[in-house]
Amino acid sequence: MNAAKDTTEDKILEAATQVFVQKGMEGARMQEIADAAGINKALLHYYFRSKDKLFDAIFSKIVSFAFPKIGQILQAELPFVDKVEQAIDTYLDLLLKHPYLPGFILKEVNRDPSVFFKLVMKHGFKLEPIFQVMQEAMDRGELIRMKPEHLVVNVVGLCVFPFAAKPVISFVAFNEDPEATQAFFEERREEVKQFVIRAIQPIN
Amino acid sequence: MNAAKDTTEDKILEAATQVFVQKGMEGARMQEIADAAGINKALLHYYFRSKDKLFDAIFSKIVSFAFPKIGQILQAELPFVDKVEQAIDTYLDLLLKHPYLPGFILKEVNRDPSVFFKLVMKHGFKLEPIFQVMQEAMDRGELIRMKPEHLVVNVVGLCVFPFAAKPVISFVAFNEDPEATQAFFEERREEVKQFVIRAIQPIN
DNA sequence: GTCTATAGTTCGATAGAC
DNA sequence: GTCTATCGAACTATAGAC
Repeated sequence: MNAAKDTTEDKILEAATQVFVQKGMEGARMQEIADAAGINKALLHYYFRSKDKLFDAIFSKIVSFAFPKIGQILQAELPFVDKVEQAIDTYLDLLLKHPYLPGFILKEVNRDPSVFFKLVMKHGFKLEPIFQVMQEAMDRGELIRMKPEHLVVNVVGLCVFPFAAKPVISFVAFNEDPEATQAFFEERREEVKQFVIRAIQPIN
Repeated sequence: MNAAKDTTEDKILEAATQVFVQKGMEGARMQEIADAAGINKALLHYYFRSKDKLFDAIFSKIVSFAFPKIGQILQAELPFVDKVEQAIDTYLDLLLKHPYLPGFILKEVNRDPSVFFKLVMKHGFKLEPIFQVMQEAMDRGELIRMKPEHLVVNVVGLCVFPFAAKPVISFVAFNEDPEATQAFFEERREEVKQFVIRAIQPIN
């Protein structure tokens, strides 16, 4: 996620990202970030005035990274089912590479929604184009009739939830075996696609 | 959730539950809990030796409340589809009454999984009986063939995820209109049931 | 059991030398 | 720009009177 140049500012951003994502805003310590960056606390405050400002910089970077424009996939000239498969693939790729993102983002959004809201407005994320693609697919009979909001929440939930609940799943279902857990998460790529497709395909 | 007797200990437990669930272990302040209980900080330490111990008491209560034995529903003599509907109904009832639980539990489980693990072992939650019911339904042809782990994760995710992501959904999809958001969450009872049933019913 | 007062720590932030 | 040293606020925990 980080193009790691060697300037001090970049080292700080990289270290802060790692610590904030793992511990959250409240759990992270400026000292730990300084250690991870190989510098001292005073220098953190020299580059970013406060812990809040440093966190905002990292959170902004992560949100714009994790909310990419799936819209583009959905605009392509493909059967709707194929678009859904591509969207799920794209998201699960990203999540398998960055499994901590769901837990981190959900935690911070519940702690202080306003920070997230400002970012959404700044970047102009909109659901309407996605809803419209779904509506057209329904009109063409490629998709069962349902509220687009529910379909989006269902698909995102099926992709994202297991990562947010990873410790629970690993312990309860796989006795904390890391390999079995990892295999399960990789299986979900096919599992989620097939589950969603069965749920949304009209019966001929 | 609390049988509110009037003893000081009960007032503490009630106040601590409210503050911990809303702010989390790291965000909660002993002073705030004391204020909410109408007492002072010293008395918190008199009843519970430390913030950690107080938190453990609350977390234990909440986990055993939120992980009820759905096993019983699944053991009943009903078609598998009906069992699934009942299980979803039961869980969404609980979540609609206690919408903060998913965010709280996910946050704390990611912060310190070991506390949760001890509780699971103490209460002896097991998935095997649920898996077995699913396996039998597959053998009878009432359920499409799939790994039981995925079905459980899918159903739980569809129920739980929207609550953990409520601020995001409310803002992005409903412009923070509380009534529209509430209506959406109530619709999910039927939505989730139909979505799951379509996804798991064998094609005749 | 309940209170006031305060000790003891942790941590974000800043002063000031180099 | 980078460091050491330290301040000051916030917070958990305890001492001791009633």
